[in-house]
Amino acid sequence: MHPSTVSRALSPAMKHLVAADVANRIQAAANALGYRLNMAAKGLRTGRSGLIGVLAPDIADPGFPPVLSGIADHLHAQGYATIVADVGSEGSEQDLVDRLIAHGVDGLVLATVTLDDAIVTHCLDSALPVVLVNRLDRGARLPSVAGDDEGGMRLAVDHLVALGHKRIGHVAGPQEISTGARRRAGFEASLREAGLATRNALVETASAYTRAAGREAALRLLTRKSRPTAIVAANDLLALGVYDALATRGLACPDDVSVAGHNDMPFVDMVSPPLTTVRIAQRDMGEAAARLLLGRIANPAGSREHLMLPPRLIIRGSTAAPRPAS
Amino acid sequence: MHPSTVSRALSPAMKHLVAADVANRIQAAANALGYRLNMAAKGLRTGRSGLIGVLAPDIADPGFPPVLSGIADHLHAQGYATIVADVGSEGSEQDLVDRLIAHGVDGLVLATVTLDDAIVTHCLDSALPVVLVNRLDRGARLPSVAGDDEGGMRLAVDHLVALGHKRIGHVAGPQEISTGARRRAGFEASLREAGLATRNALVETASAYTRAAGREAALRLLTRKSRPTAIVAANDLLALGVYDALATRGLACPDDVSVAGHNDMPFVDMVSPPLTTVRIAQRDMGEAAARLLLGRIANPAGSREHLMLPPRLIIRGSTAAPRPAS
DNA sequence: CTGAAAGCGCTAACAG
DNA sequence: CTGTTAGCGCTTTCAG
Repeated sequence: MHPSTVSRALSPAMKHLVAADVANRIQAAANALGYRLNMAAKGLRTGRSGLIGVLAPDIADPGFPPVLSGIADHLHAQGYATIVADVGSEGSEQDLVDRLIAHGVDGLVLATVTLDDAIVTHCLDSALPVVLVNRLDRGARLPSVAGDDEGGMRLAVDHLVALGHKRIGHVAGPQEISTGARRRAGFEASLREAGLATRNALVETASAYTRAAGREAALRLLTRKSRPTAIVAANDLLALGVYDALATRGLACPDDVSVAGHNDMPFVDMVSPPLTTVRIAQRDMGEAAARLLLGRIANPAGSREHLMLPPRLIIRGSTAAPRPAS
Repeated sequence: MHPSTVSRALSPAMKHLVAADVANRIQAAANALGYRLNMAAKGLRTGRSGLIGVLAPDIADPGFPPVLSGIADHLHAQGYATIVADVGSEGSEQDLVDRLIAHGVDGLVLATVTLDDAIVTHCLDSALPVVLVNRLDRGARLPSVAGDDEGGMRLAVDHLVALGHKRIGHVAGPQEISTGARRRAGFEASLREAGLATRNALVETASAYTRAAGREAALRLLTRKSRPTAIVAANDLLALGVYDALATRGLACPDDVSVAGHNDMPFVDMVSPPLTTVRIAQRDMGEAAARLLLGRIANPAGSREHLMLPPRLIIRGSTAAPRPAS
């Protein structure tokens, strides 16, 4: 049998160029022999590898897997395979991207960028379709899917205000990351609107999105002369660190201090007390990012979209009215 | 410049065949132009893609990310990229493997196999280097890295026996998965050795490793005429389901019933009460699997190794001595 | 030590 | 509708 005919018969797009019975016989033979297209050879010829690269901040961070799952499932359904690269281990982000490009990826999902990340320019230069997920770059130069960070903080702050809290503190995330900066901005705007803004804002910044860093920042917050009656953390990991800080200070949650988190990551409903938090639909976020990327691949000149997913407040046991005596 | 010379200069293995100054000039030029090898073309020629496939049961399952992280980091350090495929979504496992093979993967890590999985034969037939991680196949036909499931259960049961428990129940995992079957076997052997085996064993099997299935199984266990004073679950997710079941029955942990889990997945130290569990070093497991796979790739005829990682008991607040009255 | 030539498996452009 | 031809970017004999 002749190679081109086989190629045509096996390609859905070119199948119409081949006699139906011949096509069927080829299909049958292919199945019988367990024949599989060599994607590398195909890619070499067509310039499309069927591979998508995903850069993750840390696969083991409990917030990321749902996003990855959303990305991978959607891409997989469209016939793509995903290469995941974890930035955690040493080696520059640039290098990772270059390695991915060397493997011929048709597009990239970046879940790692900082606000002024050099990688953005690098990607723009490479002319590769790229979308950002969860985190944004300052200039909005790349298409993105993220949660409404400011709106989410408003939800949390308004909830605490409604409970009667007047001294509300914030454990902010790293300010070089959009989620950290935007959630802090949202926190401050909400306080201002509630008429609760003060000269020395009750804000402490954590150096990383980790439980340990959250504990440190919360400890600083708790030594302020006017101690907050409620703390809203920039994410759930930080909020768990706040729990740790309260424990070491002998303070009870929510009796002494209410705590709210952000993300509704898995199992925060099982901690004690169950964490009040702002849910963002992480799986949907991943799926939307995949969809956006596929759109860019199909039409690289298309408009640069920025999707924002609506947050939702999940009230649990870690927030309550402040003590009357307080 | 001449392609072959460039190829030689850029390949560490062939560099010695080229004049040092020429090699350096080529390196410099390559860096300046931002030249990157096309892995697809290289793979086509050499038969090695630099890609490794990883089959995951469910990326979003909190137990898996640490394993994946261990695998990916180690492989990455050796110059490989990892394609992860999630079996969760529809589409047969065979199909996934075939797709991975179509992409030319140099090896496969399977974290999904059941005891009598057809995929094992399929992989054996394909002559592709494959290693199993966490779960084993019945015939031990593929090399593997897993925890010592029986030893882990012994640790948990002995701990409860030492506390004075006499009626110890088990929420078993799915019996078609090695972890489910072997942990159950370990549980029963340990009870027998402690002289606590009874006619109708206090064992209920969960249909899946989920919190909901754990709850159902625990509920069945709690309606037995002689209710257990302690329950050891086949994994932490199941143990959280046991917590749910106790809550719906109005029973307190550990006052009424002690609970032990397995795996020490992230944040089980934060639930209430903090879960006593058996820790398995999941990151190490992933790393060992990667190392084993690399060994198979280098020497496919090498001996079929089966690594077993030692478990460690982590005692927290969910286990205590039984009530004297009980 | 370096150049020339062939080919990995596939597809696309061009005949027939 | 099908066969022929060429070539994607690389490596690897084989000659010089």
